[in-house]
Formats: sequence, C-alpha cells, structure tokens
Amino acid sequence: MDAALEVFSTYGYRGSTIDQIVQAADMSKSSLFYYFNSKTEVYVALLSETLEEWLKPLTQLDPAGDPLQEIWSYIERKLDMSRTNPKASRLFANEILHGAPNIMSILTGELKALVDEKCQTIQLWIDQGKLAQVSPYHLIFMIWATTQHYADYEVQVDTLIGDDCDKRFADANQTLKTIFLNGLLPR
Amino acid sequence: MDAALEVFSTYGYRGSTIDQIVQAADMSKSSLFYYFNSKTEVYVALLSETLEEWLKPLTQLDPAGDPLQEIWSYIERKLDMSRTNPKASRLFANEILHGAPNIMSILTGELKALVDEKCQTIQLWIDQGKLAQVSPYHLIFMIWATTQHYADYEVQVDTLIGDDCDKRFADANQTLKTIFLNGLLPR
DNA sequence: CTATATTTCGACCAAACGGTCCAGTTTTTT
DNA sequence: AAAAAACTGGACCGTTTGGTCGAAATATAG
Repeated sequence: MDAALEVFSTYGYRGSTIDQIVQAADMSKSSLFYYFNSKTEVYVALLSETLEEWLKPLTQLDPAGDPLQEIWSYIERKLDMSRTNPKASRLFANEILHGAPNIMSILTGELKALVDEKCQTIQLWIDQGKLAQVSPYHLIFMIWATTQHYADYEVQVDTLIGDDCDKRFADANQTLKTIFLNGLLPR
Repeated sequence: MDAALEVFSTYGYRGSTIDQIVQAADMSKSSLFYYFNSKTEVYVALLSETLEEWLKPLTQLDPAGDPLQEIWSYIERKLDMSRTNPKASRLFANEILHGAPNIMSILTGELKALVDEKCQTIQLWIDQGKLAQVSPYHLIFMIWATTQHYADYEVQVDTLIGDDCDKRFADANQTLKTIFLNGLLPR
C-alpha cells in the first residue's frame, strides 16, 4: 500500500502502471494479483484506507468547545496533515478532480452526514453571535482549500517561495491564523 | 483546442487519449497529427494558450488603488473565472498536481516574476498599515486556493450542498468577502 | 484547365499495458 | 514427515494507445 500511495499520488490512476507499483513495492506482478484482482481494486483499497484517517480531524470539532478555538484547532490539524501526509491529499485531489468515480458513495454518505452535522454546530455558534455571519459549508470549503493547497500545489508553492518546508508552514500558519480568526470575529 | 480542453481537463494528460480528442473534435487522427506532432504538443499548446488568460486577473491588481478594494476585486475576478471556465482551472490543477512537468519554466519565469512584483505591492500596503500583517505570498495562495476550489472540487462541492450553481457562487462570494475583508483589516 | 499545396481518411504498426497461467517454492497445518 | 495452503517468478496473451503511411479528396494558384 505504501508503494501504491507513492505511485498513485504522483501519477494519478490512469497515469500509474501496475509495473511501477510492483517495482516500488519490490515484488512481482503475480504476487500483487494474488492479493488484488485488478488495478482498480488496489486503488480503491488505498483510497478507502486513507479516507478514514482523512475524516478524523473534522470529527474532533467539539460543539461544546469555544467556537474560534475549535475552528482554529481544526485548521491546524488539517494544515498539519498536509505537511505530514501530502501524498494522501494529492491522492484525493486526483480522485475528486476526475469526478470522484470511485468514492462517490462515500461523499454522498459518510462525508455528507459528517459535514452536515458539523455545519449545524457552526450555524448554532453563528446564531449565538459567537462567529461572523458566514455560510458554514463555505467556511469548511475555505478551510479545506487553504490547508490542502500546500500539499496539492506543493510544486507551485515551492517554486514561488524558496523557503524550506518548516519556515513555509510556519508562515502559512501565521497568515491563516490572522485571516481566519480576525475574519470570523463577530462584529 | 476546445475538444482538447474538454478531454484533458476531465481525464488529465495520461488519462486522455488521442482518440477521445479527435472524436470530440469530430475529426480523424491523421488530421490532428497534420497540425501537431505528438499528444504532448497538443497538451502543451493548450496549456500555454490557457495560461495567458489565467494570469490576467493578477496583473490588474493596481498598486495605486485602495488595498482592500483591490484585493477584493482580485478575489471576485478569480472566483468568476472558476465559475465561467472551470475546465481551465482543472487543467492546471492536474498539471501542478503531477509536478508541473510541462510548465515548470513558466512557473519559475513569468509567474514568479509577476507574483514577486505583486507581493511587493501588498507588502507596501502592509507596511503602511493599510492591511493586517500577513505574508503576501500566503495571502495570494489563500486566494488561489479558495477560489479555484469551486472549479477543481466542483464534484465534492456539488455533492455536499445541493444548491444550484448561482446560489452556490453567491454564498461563496459572501463568505469569502466576510472572512477576507474582515480578516485583512489592520488592527 | 492544370499543377501544386493543403487537408482528410482508413489501414496499419510497434510498444505499453492490464491481466492470466502455471510450474515451482515456501510456509503452515495436521 | 506429509499434505495442504499460501506465495512467488517469469513467460505469455489480448487490447489499447501513440503514432505512421500512402493514397485520395479538396482547395488554391497560375
């Protein structure tokens, strides 16, 4: 699965070949096909495996906590995942970009249920005057977009600011904190 | 080129076949190879063609204008491009996601020069106390990420909020406006 | 009209790819 | 130790894919 993640996240589904994966995994093609019946099966197994970890940060958003604190913690967790596991982020980016043909059921099921639930929490916070009046859904999209950007567009970020990885994420953290926390302050 | 954009933006470079493109363009394979020498040449031509239009909004950021007004105009232009030409956005997303093998020279050349220049402008605004203290580069990344998200992750957005396209972009606009303008206010 | 350049077409090719097969080896179970 | 199960390697196969070729059709020029 490590080899599959390495290859699929770099070249996408169609861009990856079985030969690349077995070579990266240092095994033979028949060995792989002993465990999986097709290329798609490897890909879907990898997607499913990674997806669970991917949803965790949002589940931790606590309705009982302080709104601004909770949201900022969520942003930090997501940003940290982009730094520590950019390949997983790119794997999903590829899948979604191509229309999510393999995980559509998870999007409409598990993910939608989770997002709907958390958006209710956020809406409650807004109604209580603890957050600026924004659309909870679009707020979550903003958080996803800004944090995953550092994984998905790593090459571009790397090209435009030469900084080493640590400084880059520290600066990103500070800018996100300023804009999100300042921006979400109720007026 | 329309057919190429349609196909490449949907399936990515490796995921697209010459046959798909010529079929979408309603022409024969040899006809296509009369104009282009290879699949890559079609792809690069399309990328270059689209890239020019893509950079326009940033060039219009006016150093002489009102900082918050200028940045908000830029955001609106970018968001509008995601709505009117999502395929172009996805074409680039694919390319960058895979390491930008075909447009690296543009990233390090033209794009970097433009971004560096505009970041100087933004830094000046910050130094004059007209904007909150953020990293100009990461601010631009935030703008790119949040606006292009609606094109690149259209399927996911569509799945999670059932709204029609118009309402969706109106809500996105309002949320981005609140958070960015509120967030960038100097304190 | 004739000749030249441009454009189109279907047939074809070689390489790459996903996947199969089977004979053999290693590991586990009894 | 014997038998069964799990696992591996490499040769092989059919399809897809990027790309070629030459002949025919169409347009342009003198």
